[in-house]
Amino acid sequence: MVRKTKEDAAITRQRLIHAAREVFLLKGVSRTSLEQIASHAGVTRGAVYWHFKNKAELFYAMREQVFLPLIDRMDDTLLSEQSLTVDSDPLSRIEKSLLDTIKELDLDLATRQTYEVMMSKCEYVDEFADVLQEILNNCSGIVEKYESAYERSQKLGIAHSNLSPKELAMDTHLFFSGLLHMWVKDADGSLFRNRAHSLIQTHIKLRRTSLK
Amino acid sequence: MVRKTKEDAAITRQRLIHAAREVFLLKGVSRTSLEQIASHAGVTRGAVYWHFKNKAELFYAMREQVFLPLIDRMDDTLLSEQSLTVDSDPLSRIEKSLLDTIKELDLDLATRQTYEVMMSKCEYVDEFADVLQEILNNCSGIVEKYESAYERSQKLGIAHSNLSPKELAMDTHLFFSGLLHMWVKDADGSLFRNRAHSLIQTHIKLRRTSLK
DNA sequence: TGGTTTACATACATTCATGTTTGTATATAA
DNA sequence: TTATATACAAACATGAATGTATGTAAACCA
Repeated sequence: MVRKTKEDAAITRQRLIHAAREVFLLKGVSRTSLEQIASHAGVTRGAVYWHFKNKAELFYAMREQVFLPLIDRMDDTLLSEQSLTVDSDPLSRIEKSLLDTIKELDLDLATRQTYEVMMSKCEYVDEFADVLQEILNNCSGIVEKYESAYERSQKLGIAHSNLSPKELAMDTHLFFSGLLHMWVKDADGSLFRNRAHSLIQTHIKLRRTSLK
Repeated sequence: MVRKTKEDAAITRQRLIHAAREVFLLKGVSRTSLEQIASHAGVTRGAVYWHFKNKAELFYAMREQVFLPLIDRMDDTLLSEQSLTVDSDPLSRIEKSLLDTIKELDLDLATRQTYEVMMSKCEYVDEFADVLQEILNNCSGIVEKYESAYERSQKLGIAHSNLSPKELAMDTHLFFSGLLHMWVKDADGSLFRNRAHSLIQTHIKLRRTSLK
């Protein structure tokens, strides 16, 4: 039996992405051969080359599967018109967006593995260099959203008004970016993973005029 | 002419590290062959294998040449007994330590390139995985120093006292860690590199009771 | 001043990943 | 029902990197 139905093929494709993620995590992207990925998915390299042009395209497929939904969710939390919870002041919105991302990492293995691959098992050169630009672009988008949230917070008087919203926004993004990097590096979780919740709350508290 | 004097050999070794750094930056660590490094340094692979066991050892040599002095300098700024400048309150100490690191990146090409290699042109698996643990260890050390500085700041009344020094310290470290990551990724410098100074100042201002 | 190391260069053997090409059974469309 | 496109497997050809082994001229030491 060789030829599969369309759904079977879609499953094979998904299994390849799944396998790629796991082997990437273990061996690093560049040391992972397409043969390893194929056999880990229970197929041969023929299947890989059928579904993807090469390793880079497989990598991008893996990345997008996690990052596109994630960015959407962040946007939702930060921008949605109707208030999501009782306390939906702008600062709480930012806090919730950060906490949600951490929660997603805690709950979803694929997301966690993808982050880890992206942050310490990949070299951003040649065909992979584009990712750096995408990261920067995404950065700008997120910072803008934080910024407008901080502006509103200052107008509402719940955040200190003597610092520029733009820089507050960048400070938040840099904090969170650093947290994610450490989150995946933190082997036993004692340093950062277990404290992530509290660290986010502290970060936001620092900005509140009430300071609590 | 084959055999060189001891000093010549030391020069060759240094040239190899220099060459490795540049090719790593361009091609990524794993895609860089020892042949490329050797020829870029004007020697053959024989020289590489004479001075280093393999690529990993060369990588670690490159890393240590930049990171050991850098850690020392940070410690000096944060801990030195005598006050370095007129305003050497603990918060200014932290600020200076961060600013100095950024200045070093601005001034020294080797440091800059090494950081960039370490943060986006290297896969931390197998022989390179040890670096992750070293990073975590170094992390703990730095955070402890920030922490005691924040403690002193709170006792002096120059920093808000309602947040734990430990978490303030971690917030600072995560901020700076994120900044360094973005610093190297920021292609044209418009997003983060040019603002680094101001971002650091803002980060510290947030902590001051005077808030300015 | 001769023997021994040193600091490499050169040659060799092996392994392994990649991309492409070809083969093939079957789903699917006409 | 048959022709064609699909979803792979299998075979092939190529290239490149690694580690080691060997060669060697000059520095260094006794």
